[in-house]
Amino acid sequence: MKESESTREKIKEAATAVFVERGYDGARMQEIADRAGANKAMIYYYFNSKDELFEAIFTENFSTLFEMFGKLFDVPDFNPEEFLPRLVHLHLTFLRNHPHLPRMMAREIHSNNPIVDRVVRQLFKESARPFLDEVQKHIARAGKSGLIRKVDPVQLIWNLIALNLFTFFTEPIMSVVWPDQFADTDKLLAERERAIVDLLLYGLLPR
Amino acid sequence: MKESESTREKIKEAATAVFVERGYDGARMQEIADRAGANKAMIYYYFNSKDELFEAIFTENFSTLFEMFGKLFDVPDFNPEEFLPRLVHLHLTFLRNHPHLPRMMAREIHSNNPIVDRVVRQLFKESARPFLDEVQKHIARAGKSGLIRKVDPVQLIWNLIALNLFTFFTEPIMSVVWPDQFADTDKLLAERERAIVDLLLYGLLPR
DNA sequence: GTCTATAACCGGATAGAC
DNA sequence: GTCTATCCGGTTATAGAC
Repeated sequence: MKESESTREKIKEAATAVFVERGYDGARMQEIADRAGANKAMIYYYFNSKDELFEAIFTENFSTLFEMFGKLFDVPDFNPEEFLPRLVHLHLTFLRNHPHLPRMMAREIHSNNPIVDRVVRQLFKESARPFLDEVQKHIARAGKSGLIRKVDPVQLIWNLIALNLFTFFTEPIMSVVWPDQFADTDKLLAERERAIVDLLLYGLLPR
Repeated sequence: MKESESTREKIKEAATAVFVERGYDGARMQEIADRAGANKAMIYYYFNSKDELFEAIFTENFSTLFEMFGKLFDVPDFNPEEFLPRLVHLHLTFLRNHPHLPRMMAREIHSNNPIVDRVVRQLFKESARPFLDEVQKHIARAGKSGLIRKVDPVQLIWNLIALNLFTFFTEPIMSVVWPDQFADTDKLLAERERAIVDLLLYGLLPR
């Protein structure tokens, strides 16, 4: 019983790594088994097919992503000079600590894989829709009260996510273009954070 | 001779579509042949393997992307109030007219496919490095002369590309989150363009 | 729960006729 | 240049012993 749980976990860990590295189509059940220190039959014993294994992995990982968004935007106080730097910092830190998430997302998002489509829709409906509406209201109110300039809330949220996520999404290309920037990840993210917060605050606070 | 060129072209077109839809690993030579109205043997007659076919397609498509970047940033006049709106408009329009490029990029960029790595490195060295250095100097000069605030040129370029590219990169997720926004692409891109230019100009012009 | 062996199929690649 | 038939290795999945 103890041993079995451990095998199941090892398979999940190995599968996550392999799906991230090779994508759904490139992933090989044999490689997952090898990395888990098990054999293929065990994978089919715990999960029933490659599809079901992928769905389990994908759902689990994207749950964390959507939960994070909940925490990120869930702030009672909307004072922009405190909220925006905090949000950018939390988002970048989270992405840095879960580097496989943006990678997996980038790979599978355009794959037309029905599993991906279904999971994204469901997770979104369950855990993102309500608070996203809240955030939009917050931003709209902040605009009316003069805390920030009046901007389209949806566009602002897009800009926020775009600026934060982009570094991780395009790391392989950017690390070719500016290799020295990627030599020191700490420094890179610190500079990225500063630049993003700078642009946002300067671009949003009323003059 | 005439017919042969046409077959080659048809294969290339079909291959582009299939590689975009399914990714390198998911693409099937049979499907490419079918869509080209040819048979598998013809693909191997013109291209010698799946790898070489992919390299041809990938190189061709990414050449256009890198050429576009050259045009985008190649402006003698750096007056930000004219340059920035123009750049955002050209970039978004280009991406809109070549929707397969960001999709292919998102899919293959994290694949560790040596072909991708090689092509990106080469194209970058050939056509991007020189003018990117130029742009950085332009931005630095604009900062010193007071045309814009003093910002890190590399970070500004990242922000520019991030804001523009993100809409296309994450369309499948965003269209789930805000389906009404994606009902009318023209309107969506017009609003996106306005929001990006607004943030950039307000965030960059000196007070 | 774990493992070996193997079925059943698929996909890239080629031979060879026309 | 074009097409059919086929090879062959690899991949998902299962049967069945322990």
